[in-house]
Amino acid sequence: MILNRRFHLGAWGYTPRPMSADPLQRLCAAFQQAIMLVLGDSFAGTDPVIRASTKPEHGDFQCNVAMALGKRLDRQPRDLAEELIAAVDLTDLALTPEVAGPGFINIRLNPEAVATAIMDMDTESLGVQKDEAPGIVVIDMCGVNVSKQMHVGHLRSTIIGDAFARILERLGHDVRRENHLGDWGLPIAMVLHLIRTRGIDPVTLSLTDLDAIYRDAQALAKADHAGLVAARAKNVGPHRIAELETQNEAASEFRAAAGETLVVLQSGDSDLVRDWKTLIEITLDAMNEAVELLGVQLNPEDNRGESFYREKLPAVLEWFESRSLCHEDNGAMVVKFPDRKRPLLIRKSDGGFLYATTDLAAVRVRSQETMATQCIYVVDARQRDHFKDIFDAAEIAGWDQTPNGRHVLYSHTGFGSVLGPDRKPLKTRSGETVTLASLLHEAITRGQIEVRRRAEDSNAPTHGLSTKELDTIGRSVGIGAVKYADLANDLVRDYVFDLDRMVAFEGDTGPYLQYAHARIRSIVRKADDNGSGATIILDTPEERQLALTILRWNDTVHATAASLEPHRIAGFLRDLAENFNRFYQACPVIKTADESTRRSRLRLVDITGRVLADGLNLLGIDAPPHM
RNA sequence: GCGGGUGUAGCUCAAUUGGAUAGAGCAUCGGUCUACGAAACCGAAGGUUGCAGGUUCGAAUCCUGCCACCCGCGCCA
Repeated sequence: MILNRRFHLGAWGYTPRPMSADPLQRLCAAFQQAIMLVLGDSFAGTDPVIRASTKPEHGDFQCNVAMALGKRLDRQPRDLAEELIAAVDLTDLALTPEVAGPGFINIRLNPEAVATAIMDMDTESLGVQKDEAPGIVVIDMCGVNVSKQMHVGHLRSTIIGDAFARILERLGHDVRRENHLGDWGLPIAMVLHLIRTRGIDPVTLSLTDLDAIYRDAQALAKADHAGLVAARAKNVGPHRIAELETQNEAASEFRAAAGETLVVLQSGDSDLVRDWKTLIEITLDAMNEAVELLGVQLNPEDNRGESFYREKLPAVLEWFESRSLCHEDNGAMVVKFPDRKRPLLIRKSDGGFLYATTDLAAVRVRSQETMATQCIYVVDARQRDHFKDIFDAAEIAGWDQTPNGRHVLYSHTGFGSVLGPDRKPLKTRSGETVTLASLLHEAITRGQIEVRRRAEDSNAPTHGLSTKELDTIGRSVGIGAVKYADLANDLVRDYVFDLDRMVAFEGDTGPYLQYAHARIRSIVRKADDNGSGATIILDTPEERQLALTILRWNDTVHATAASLEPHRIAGFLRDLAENFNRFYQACPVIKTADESTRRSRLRLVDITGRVLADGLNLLGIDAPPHM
């Protein structure tokens, strides 16, 4: 199951489609044509390796294909580059390219071509093309467990999943968000059992109470086998051993009783089912609060818990068993893989099912009934091995294809852990739980304080707004800061949870982007003109650089969707805001006397603002018009 | 022990997936507003990309071997 981390530009040249405005695509097509002219048709489909230049003095784009081809054909790369330049048709698009270094082809676009490309993408879609073969995408996100408090780990799964959903929807896919709720199994039964024995009415409980009961239940069920063995070996004395034996006995009794509760629940006992549903409601109420604060699009119908798959488990086993895809091993049923020792258990020796069985049932429903062509699991990185096993087992079972024959792409975007200041995973135990809701409230409060403070300045554009308006902005700023801090770096990495840095408002932050956007809206508002229909003229380096950055938007969205790395969009937006700020510093807009320059800049500014807002929206971050 | 991940400036992170002189932000120092919004901009300083080899025109990126930290590894979810 190889994740397609690369966005293949090469495919574009051969699909007949309307000529794209995107200079990158036009360059790719032109150089592919040139490669065929110089080297023959057998080189059709060669990726011309066109990249945006890292340094402006090298031009706008570079083509790096000559070095690779030179090596393959045992030819001088520079000679090959010269031949490609002679063959390539860049009429109306670029100046004659130049060869540099070992065989780089440096390309500088015509100023008119850049301006035209910008004007062409001035549409509702902002130049972002839909995927050619859209499909149904299931995103497994959030992953709340019933009776457990949401903590910062859920923040990641929720906002990363939400970003994927927004991005893939933008490209035309039918996205189904799924909150794979942990609402079944022994842990839940233990909580129910403990509530019963303590004589508590679940309706009276808050999630905080429930979370405490959950931890109590976990502790009660935990038998210290290792401790007992060690104690016996060391001969620590009869009292200690007896104590441990009692503890172990109590633990197994507790588990047994919880197991019975599970059986009763499973049989549909109305009282128990009512209590179970109450626990789910309490959990979901708290979750909805956090989801609402985050502005994440996750609706009640997106909750599909493990209990949903529960009666589908025997059929999963049956599928594997009847096709001899699993074997019995020490009484358990396991799926084996040719390339590794570790098997996947899908049935316990006592006949019970496991976590993996539920995941396989979900895979089956998603691929065979929902007909998803892509399933994304936004679950933390510790479950890498688990999902590798699940995906490989799915392939063995034949669930890597939908019933109508489309390939199903499974990917696990295992994100890193959120660590505490001690660099240890920030976990919910040890009493000092940082709940997600408290973190979000804190972020919002800080955002609101900051916005109010700045509004006191009589020169501030927010001066005079009502407290209510200011607080709405403050909320967007606080939440935007938290989301950006998370989404702006590569998600495989662990990160240290630092609220001060997360809700910083200066430098490389969410509010930096929001601020650039607010400035843009302010310009357009003051001019009372968005430059609509104006001819764009790119005379200054700042205007040109800003325009070239804007043109990367389509490619950035597609590359992000293909790699499932939201930080690419974050990085693009930072570049865009930076280039806008430089432009803003150097190029007056409203104050410009020349009417055509003024309107050209207004249009450029307006497009910049819309791309910025579009990108922020794909990351789930608000773009307030004032702040 | 086996498998996986990470290692880049004092700190937090990038690097368009093998491209040109490794870039940002914090923090430090120094400049820009009687304001198209200073939540900004410009500049200075800061690097043996964990270590050692190898592959080639070219390596933070690929290969080999070490080191450090983290995670996972049959009947929990």
